[in-house]
Amino acid sequence: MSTPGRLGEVMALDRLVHEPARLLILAVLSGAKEVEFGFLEQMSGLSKGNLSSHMSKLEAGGLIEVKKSFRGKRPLTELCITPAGRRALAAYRRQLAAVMQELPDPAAGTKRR
Amino acid sequence: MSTPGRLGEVMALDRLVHEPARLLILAVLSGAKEVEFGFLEQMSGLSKGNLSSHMSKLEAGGLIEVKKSFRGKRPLTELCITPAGRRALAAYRRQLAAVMQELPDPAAGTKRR
DNA sequence: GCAAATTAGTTTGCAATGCAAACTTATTGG
DNA sequence: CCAATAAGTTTGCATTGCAAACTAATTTGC
Repeated sequence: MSTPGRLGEVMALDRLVHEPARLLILAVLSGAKEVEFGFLEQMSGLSKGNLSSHMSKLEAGGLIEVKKSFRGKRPLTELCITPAGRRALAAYRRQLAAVMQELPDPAAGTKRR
Repeated sequence: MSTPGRLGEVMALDRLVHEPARLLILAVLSGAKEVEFGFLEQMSGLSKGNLSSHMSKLEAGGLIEVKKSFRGKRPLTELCITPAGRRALAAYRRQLAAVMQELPDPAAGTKRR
């Protein structure tokens, strides 16, 4: 038999979304029309390097769109979530929610003992 | 500046728990006193190899306890979650719940409340 | 006016990870 | 006795995430 009930959903989680750094990026993007690279860098605490590479993966997966332009004479990178990105995030959220219902109540055992 | 509000919690997720296969294992263990290796294998759909290595990591991290014995003449491996394991799982659940509150409502756009 | 520092990122190098396949070691069936 | 099964463990490898190094343009200091 395969995995049981909703718990089994955990194995189907989208690894592209599941990575904490990328989940954070997607979450921030989902709440704004467009976000600047530098803003995300501050927001996330990620180094430019890590942010850049996670950004590239999300872009490669079609979950975000990256626009490069200039502000004055300096380069400016802006990110925005795509419809596919929103769907992926929503699906991820649903799966996690399903899993969490099966997880033990966080309050249980807290005041035991 | 650090990450904002509850969203930033995502970066503090316990990677040992965050891995889907291990989360599944912990979730199953949390609902039973003791679980046999073979049962988990069926339950999770993981190969014996993967299960074995995830098991070892959880054990190394002190989140589960592994007892080896014999049933009749065959080896029998049983797993059970430790108090630390329960705490880790509860903490993980809390952090995720906090993050999910900030995530966009999956129903948004589908139907207004 | 040109060397140094800053801005805005990308690329590289590496250690750690997850997964599948191969490998034990013991037991049972023909 | 030989093959097959059971119950796991170990190995090999391709992928990852992260930090550090690098690039390239711009602005500042002297």
